[in-house]
Amino acid sequence: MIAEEAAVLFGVLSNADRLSVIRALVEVGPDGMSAGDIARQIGASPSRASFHLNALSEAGFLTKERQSRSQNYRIDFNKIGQLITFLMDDCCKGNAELRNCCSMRAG
Amino acid sequence: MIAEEAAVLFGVLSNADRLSVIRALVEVGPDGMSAGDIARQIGASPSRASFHLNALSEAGFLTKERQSRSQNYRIDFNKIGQLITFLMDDCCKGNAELRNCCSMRAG
DNA sequence: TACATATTTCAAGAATCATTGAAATGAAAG
DNA sequence: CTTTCATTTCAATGATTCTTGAAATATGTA
Repeated sequence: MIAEEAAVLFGVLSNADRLSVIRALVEVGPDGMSAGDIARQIGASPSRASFHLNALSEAGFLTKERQSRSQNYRIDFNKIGQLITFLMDDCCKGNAELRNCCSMRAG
Repeated sequence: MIAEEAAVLFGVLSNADRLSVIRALVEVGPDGMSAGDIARQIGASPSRASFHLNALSEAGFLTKERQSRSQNYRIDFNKIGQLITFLMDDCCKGNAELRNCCSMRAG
């Protein structure tokens, strides 16, 4: 991943509402959650939630699928993994101190 | 780390100039680099570089120390480590797919 | 078709962030 | 103490992002 792309992804994560969305979708697991339920859970209006859900799924952190009247959003761990890899390998060249912080603890 | 704090740190990383600074300081190693050399290396004016260096060191990604007429900046891996931990553990609850992406490869 | 539910889109305004170049500050040398 | 070098600060401007509420779209039901 190039730095410019990583910068955009970090920008998407630089918002507490959006981190709350990610957290909520991680907790609910693979079934995912509707836009409305997400909005209620993070305490945001429908349009505000939609704005942030759009940013997250455009960036590839979420997938969405229509289910009847609702949109069902699910977490996709891939982009987060790519970002962590960027930080560790590209940005910090595999620095040992950094590898220790996230390796196999409680595995 | 709480989500609001992580959001601020992601905001600091959401800029290509600042990622270039981090990269340059990782490459130069523990000796660090002066503000002027950093500015030249990333292709930014002194005031622009100073603006970004300030954001990075305020956030804790860098340390600085005056050396004669120059300011010497060094990378501090700690905050990046905390951020990765936030992503892995707090945000994503230690998801296995995510742990694999950054554990012990090429260690 | 009419109506209700779920979500997105849009425009306006507020807030935040980045860039520029000039001026100010700090530190060393003549 | 003046000059030079290195960096930061500042004000102005431009650009981007966020929020709000209303309107529009999409889907399902009577």
